[in-house]
Amino acid sequence: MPAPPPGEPGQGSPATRRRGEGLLRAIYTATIDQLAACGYSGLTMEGVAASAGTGKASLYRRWASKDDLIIEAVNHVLLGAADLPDTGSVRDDLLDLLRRTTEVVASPTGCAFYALMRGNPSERDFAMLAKKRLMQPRHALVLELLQRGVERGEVRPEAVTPLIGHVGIAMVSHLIMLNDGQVTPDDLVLIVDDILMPIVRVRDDQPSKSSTTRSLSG
Amino acid sequence: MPAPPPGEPGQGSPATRRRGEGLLRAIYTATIDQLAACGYSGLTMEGVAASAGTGKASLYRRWASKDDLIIEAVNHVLLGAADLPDTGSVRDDLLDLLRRTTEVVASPTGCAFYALMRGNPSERDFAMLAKKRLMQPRHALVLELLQRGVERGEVRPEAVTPLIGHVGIAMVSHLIMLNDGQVTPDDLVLIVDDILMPIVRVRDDQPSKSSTTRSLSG
DNA sequence: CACATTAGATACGATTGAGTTCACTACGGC
DNA sequence: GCCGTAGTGAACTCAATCGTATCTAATGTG
Repeated sequence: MPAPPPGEPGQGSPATRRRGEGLLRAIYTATIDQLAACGYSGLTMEGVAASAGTGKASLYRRWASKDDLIIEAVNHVLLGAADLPDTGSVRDDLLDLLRRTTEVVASPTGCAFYALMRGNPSERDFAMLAKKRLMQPRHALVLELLQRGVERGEVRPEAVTPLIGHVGIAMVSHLIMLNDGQVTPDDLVLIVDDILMPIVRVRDDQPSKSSTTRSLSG
Repeated sequence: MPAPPPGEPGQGSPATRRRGEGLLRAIYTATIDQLAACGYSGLTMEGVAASAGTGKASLYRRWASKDDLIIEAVNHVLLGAADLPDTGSVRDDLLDLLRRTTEVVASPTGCAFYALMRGNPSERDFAMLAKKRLMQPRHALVLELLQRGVERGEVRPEAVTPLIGHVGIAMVSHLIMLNDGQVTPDDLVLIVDDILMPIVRVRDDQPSKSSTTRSLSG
């Protein structure tokens, strides 16, 4: 139950109802929590209303359906900032970015977004929205970070690919799934040092063409 | 609706009901399909019965609850074979294994298992069971394959880690999620050649200690 | 063929949730 | 303080589902 906002100064009577923005925020949060807890199929208007500490009538006054509510909640819920780190080294940038990405992915909001992205084809619109808000900005940051590494001579130009841009977050979400929502700081260091850096960094044996990669493993 | 089995020879009257094993198989399949379609929360006994073309009474005759049914279905549903490929090169072994893993992960059964693994803490027992049947055998195969590559001099010994063993399947499941269930053969080749091989293969600049990895990226 | 068992269809009472309505009252602005 | 609006709680009808029970008939075995 959210704490009621303080009453007017000098009036001594605290307000007992939320109104407007405060209630909206509680409803969005409740929607995300329900999505994280039981996915799209399991989310009910009753559950959202109960979790938000309000009544169904307040939901239906604003949204005609569960779908409308979800779309708006996904659009408006707060996500962590998506900024490009600048530590001076690609390794440390990747680590910093991966930490921040992990915080978001491991949060209830992250869980809710993943639930939408993994839904079945009838839930495609939600999936696209979740990808647009959660995945695309962070993916773009990784590629930008790698490109900057290329310009610094730290990263192979051939490593700046959409696929390689997904490795970090793929590993994090996989570990979260396998380890009951837990990823340790050590895990992140290992992902960067043992997986990402071997892939992206300029090598001493670096030829300029990726076709040589195949003949080496031939 | 499953095709009815042929009638007795010479009798001309096809059977209209399944019995025993045939019905069990249909129920397991229906359970997995429902899990894949609407997750644990959304799965109903009515839905499973309808999908299996049977009645609820046949379900309740065998299982006291939805949970009991799910546990048994997860235990008994067929998964693709988990065999160690032997193509003569680590690269081709990884590709072969990744193809087979992808077939399973992208199937309705794979979807159902992932739905269970990503459920909330109250569904932990299901998650553990799904990990045990789907993830562990395939993870073990990757490590075994990498270890064999070490013995052949193709793979760095430091690359045979639990974390690196997860990279392939993490990437595949991530792409499936992002691309509406689709992963192309080209994607798999890129995962092997651009991600897995750079991580695992013996390098021309190969020192024997992994601590040098960090100072190179420092 | 006779018989025991199982499958399938249906109905039932209870519960949950969707969507709606209503009465009361809290709240903010004037 | 007055008034219009929004929030709250409860009740309502309808649909879906749960778990149970019953009946008919399909099926396999001796």
